[in-house]
Amino acid sequence: MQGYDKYAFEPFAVTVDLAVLTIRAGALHVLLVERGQEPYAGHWALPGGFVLPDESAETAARRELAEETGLSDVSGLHLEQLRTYSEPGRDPRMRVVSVAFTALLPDAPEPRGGGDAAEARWLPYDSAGPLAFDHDRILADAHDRIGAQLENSCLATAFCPPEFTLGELQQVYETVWGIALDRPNFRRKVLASPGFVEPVPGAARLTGGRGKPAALYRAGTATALQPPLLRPSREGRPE
Amino acid sequence: MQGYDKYAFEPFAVTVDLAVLTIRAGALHVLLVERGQEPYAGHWALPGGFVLPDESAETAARRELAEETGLSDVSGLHLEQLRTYSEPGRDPRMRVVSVAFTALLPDAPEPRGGGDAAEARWLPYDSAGPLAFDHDRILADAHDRIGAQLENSCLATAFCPPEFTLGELQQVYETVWGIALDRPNFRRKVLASPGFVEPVPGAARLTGGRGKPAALYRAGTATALQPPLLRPSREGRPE
DNA sequence: CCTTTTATAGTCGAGATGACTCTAAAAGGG
DNA sequence: CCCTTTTAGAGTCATCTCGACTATAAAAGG
Repeated sequence: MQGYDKYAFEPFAVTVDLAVLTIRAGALHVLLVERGQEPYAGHWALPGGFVLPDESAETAARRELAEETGLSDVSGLHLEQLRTYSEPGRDPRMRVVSVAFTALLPDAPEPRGGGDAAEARWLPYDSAGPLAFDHDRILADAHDRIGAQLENSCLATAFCPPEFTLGELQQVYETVWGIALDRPNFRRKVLASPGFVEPVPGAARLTGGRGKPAALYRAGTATALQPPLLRPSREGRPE
Repeated sequence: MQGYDKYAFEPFAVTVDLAVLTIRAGALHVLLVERGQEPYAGHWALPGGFVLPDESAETAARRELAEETGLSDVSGLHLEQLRTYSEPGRDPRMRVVSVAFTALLPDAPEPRGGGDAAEARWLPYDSAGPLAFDHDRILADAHDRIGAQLENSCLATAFCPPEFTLGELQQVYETVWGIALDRPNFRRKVLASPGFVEPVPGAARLTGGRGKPAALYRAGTATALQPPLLRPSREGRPE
C-alpha cells in the first residue's frame, strides 16, 4: 500500500455473504434465499448484501443476518469471518469482492423472508442444490471450516439452545461430521474438558424424552478445547 | 446480494497486505517496507498494494510478493489467505478493504527494495515496532494462524529448504511457538506421521555440523497431519 | 586424546483412547 | 400392570500415545 493516489485504483463493490447453519431434526440446514432477478433468477443463494460506507464487513454481516432471519437479538450468536472471494468473474455484472461469514444458530426459527422481499428458507445442507454465483463453494468451505473447528473449539455449543443435554451436543458433532460417535466416550471427553460445559444446578429433562431423563448443561467459559476432540475414521487417508 | 443495481453501493478500494515470514538465525523474521509518504511516512508497513481490475486477490498477492521480494519463482511457495480487514477508519484517506495473506519462505534472500522504490527489509518479528495502519494486528493474527497451523498441517516444511534435517524442522516449531521441544520425542512424532517427511535416498550432512551428521529429509506428500502435533505447555490455561 | 556437541535409538510409567458391558430411569403397548 | 423399548450414564479393560529420561554414535575443537 505504498504511495497510491486516489486515482490509482479501480473501485470494487464489496459485499458480505452468509453461510448460516443450524441443526434441524438431526440434519444440517442452511439458510437460503431465492433470487428474484437475473442473474440466477429462481436459484437459491446465500443471504448477503452490500457493505455500507460506514460499516465494517462484520457489522454488515450482522445487519444482514438480522434482516434475513428476522431475529431481534442477533448480537449474541456466533458469527465468524470465513474468507474473501474475489475471482474476477464471480459476478457476471460487475466486479464484486465478497467477504463470507459463517453463522451458527441454535434452534431454527422460520425466517420471515427478509428485507429484500425474496423468499428465505431453511434447506437441508445435503439437498442445497446448485446455488447462484460461487455460493456452492462458499457453503462447502463453511462446512469444512465448521467441521474442523469442532475439534479444537467449544463451537458446538453455538448450535445448542442455552440449556442442552450431552446427547444434543453429541448430535451436533455427529451431524456436522456425518459419523456416529460412541456415547460414553464422547461424554467422558466433554466432561474432562475444563470449561466446555457446566451443569445446570438442579435440573433434569423429563417430558420430551423417550428414555431416562438427561442432565442439562450450559456452555462453559472456555472457547478453546485443550486437548482437542479429534474426529476418528480418517485412518489411512492423509489429506 | 439480492437485486442490487449499479448505483446502490459505495465503491471501495481493495488491497492486499502480505505477512511474509521466514526464519533467520533461529528467529522469526517478517518482510517489511518503509513508507515514504504520508500517512505513516517513515513507518514500517507490511508489503502490499492494490488489486488490479482483472486480478483475484490471490493473484495480486502473488504479484506483489514477487515485486517486493525480487524472487523470480514465487509460484511454488506457500501463500494463504488470512482474513479481510474492513474497519471504516483503518486508512485515514479513504475507504480501503484489505485482504491479508500469509506467505512462508524457506531461506531469506535479502529483498531488493521492490517496485515502489521504498526500502524493503527483513526485521525480527519481536522487534517489528509499531507498524503503519492496522498492520500490527494483521501481523499478530498471521503469527497466531501459523502457530495453530503447525499443529494440524505439514506447513512447517514451507519454512525449510528443499532438503532439511529434522533438527531444522524442529527449530521451525520452536521458533514459531517460542518454546523448546524434546528432540527424541519430536523425531518420533514426525517420523510416525505418514507423508510428513521422507528421507533423501542416500545422504547425510557433514561439513557444517558441530556434532554427528544428521540425515536429510524432503517434504512429504501429505498436507494434513493426522494425528496432530500438539504444542504443550498450555496446561491450566484454557484460551 | 579428551571434551563438547549434536543425532539417533531406546526405555518406562502415566494418562488418554476406543470398544465394550452394565445399570438406571423414563415411555409405550399389550 | 408388567414387560419391552429407549436413552442416560457409570464403569471396565487393553492398547496406544506422550512426556521424561538415559544411552550410544559420530562429528568438531582444543
